[in-house]
Amino acid sequence: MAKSKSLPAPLKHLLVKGNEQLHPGISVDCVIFGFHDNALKILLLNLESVKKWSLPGGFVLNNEDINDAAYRVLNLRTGLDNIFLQQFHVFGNPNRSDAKVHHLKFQEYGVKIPKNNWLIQRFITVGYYALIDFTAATIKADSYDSKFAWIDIEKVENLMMDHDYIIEKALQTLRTQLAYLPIGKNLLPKKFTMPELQKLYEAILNKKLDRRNFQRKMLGFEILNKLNETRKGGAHKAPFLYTFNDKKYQKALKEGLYGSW
Amino acid sequence: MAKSKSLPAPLKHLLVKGNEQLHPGISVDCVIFGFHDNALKILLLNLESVKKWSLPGGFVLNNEDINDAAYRVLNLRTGLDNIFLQQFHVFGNPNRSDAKVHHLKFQEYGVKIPKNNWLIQRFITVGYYALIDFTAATIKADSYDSKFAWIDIEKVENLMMDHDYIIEKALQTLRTQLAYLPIGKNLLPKKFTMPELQKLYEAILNKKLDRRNFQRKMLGFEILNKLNETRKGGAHKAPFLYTFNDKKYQKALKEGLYGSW
DNA sequence: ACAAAAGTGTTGTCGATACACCCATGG
DNA sequence: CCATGGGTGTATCGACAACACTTTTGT
Repeated sequence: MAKSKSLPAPLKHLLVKGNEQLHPGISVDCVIFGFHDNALKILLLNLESVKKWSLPGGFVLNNEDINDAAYRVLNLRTGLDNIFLQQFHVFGNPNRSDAKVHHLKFQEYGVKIPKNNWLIQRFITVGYYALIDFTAATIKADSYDSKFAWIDIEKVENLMMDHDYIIEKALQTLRTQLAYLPIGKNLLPKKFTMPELQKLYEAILNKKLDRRNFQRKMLGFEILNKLNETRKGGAHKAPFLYTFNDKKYQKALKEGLYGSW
Repeated sequence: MAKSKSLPAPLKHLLVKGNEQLHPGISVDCVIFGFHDNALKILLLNLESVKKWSLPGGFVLNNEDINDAAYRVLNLRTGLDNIFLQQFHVFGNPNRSDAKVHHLKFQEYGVKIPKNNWLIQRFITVGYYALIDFTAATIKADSYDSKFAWIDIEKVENLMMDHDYIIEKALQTLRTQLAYLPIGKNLLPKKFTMPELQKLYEAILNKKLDRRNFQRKMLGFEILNKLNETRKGGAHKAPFLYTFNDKKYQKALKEGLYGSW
């Protein structure tokens, strides 16, 4: 096989220094949700060498909190800060890792990964999910993957390794949390209308909701500020704009939207 | 320092073979809840060398699913099978590990752990919680710890490393899940009375509940079989006995007790 | 007979649902 | 001026909390 290109530094580094600088056998994967065209989407990267889509993920630095590692991945990919990011499950099936992914990648450069190399061991991964503003993010791919895309939640399929399953679990968690956590702050622009917020909920739940009851319920949570502006543009009454009340939103994130028992 | 005792085989094995046979840098810790004397208790082990209580935990075998590892720990300690066991959080603070724990333990045998040994690296741990029948369990300690105890949830404090925090998180999760998952099957004997079940809920929530409303709500879930027997013994009307309806209980575990949105 | 605690019933409140009606906007 | 969709109001239902009354058991 001909060496078409020379191995990029980050890849080489991963291979020879990963062992020293990264926590062994553990990774993080981020399910990054965005909202656009009234549809819930997920940020995916394309590994050309494997011809499959995958979740943005990464490794944990030796002296780094695992939550910070996930945050670093999120920030690296989207450029965004101050984002709701939550751990939701650990994926620890011994067969979930697929060394072929790495072998194929390095083969592109004519490099063979040494047997027993750190990278091709079994990895246990921790799943995180984030909700971000589609429009605010500037997505970056890197040396491992070259393309990215926002893929409609309905159309996600045939991902790398167990990433389909990871997304399924993330969605489940998101839907459950929707019932008791405030959602929307990072998914929507600063100002938004009630119908826009409702569309978001409908996309997440994959279900139509009653317009009037939705509004009442939402207002009942008391996490919104109603503005004295409206969004004109449609052939209909202009809806009011809202922002989230940051203080109350944060409080609700901590304490939940109801008191329960 | 005098060598008082010789190093037990399992400890030696851990030191010299752990590297090969266990997944690096990751562990599991189990918060095992039991119910006795109307109080919720947690199974703790005592590390004499450190003079602190700690959660039962363990490592992940090379070819073992991480959930199975947790299950193995649970089974090893309690002898129980078929127990509800759930992952609830990953603890990945880089400073959570405390090599001193291991150093002190091996010092008992006059053994010094080699620098860079597998065991004294940083560990990320996955927290699991389980609910078991206090009376059915036969607790075993092992070569690392010598004593165990069921400690009342109110009195748990000053544990090893971040184990206080792990328990706090476990309790939080348990309380939340109580609202939408059936609980009790493993914590109570096969047959139980409604007041007994209520006491369990009260212990978990740390809160008095109304006897009559509790019964109605519980029966409404339709996961109980009412038996034609009563439990005599008190100077009062004998309460009926119930068992859980296994089929419906399992179904509720999967689907939750309500439909939500 | 009496205390203690279980079983059963009733009522009021509140939130969720399902609608009816009115209002602004653009074409 | 009318279609479209947003804003507001209201009736009904069911879940839940609070509390009254009856029943059974041991002493």
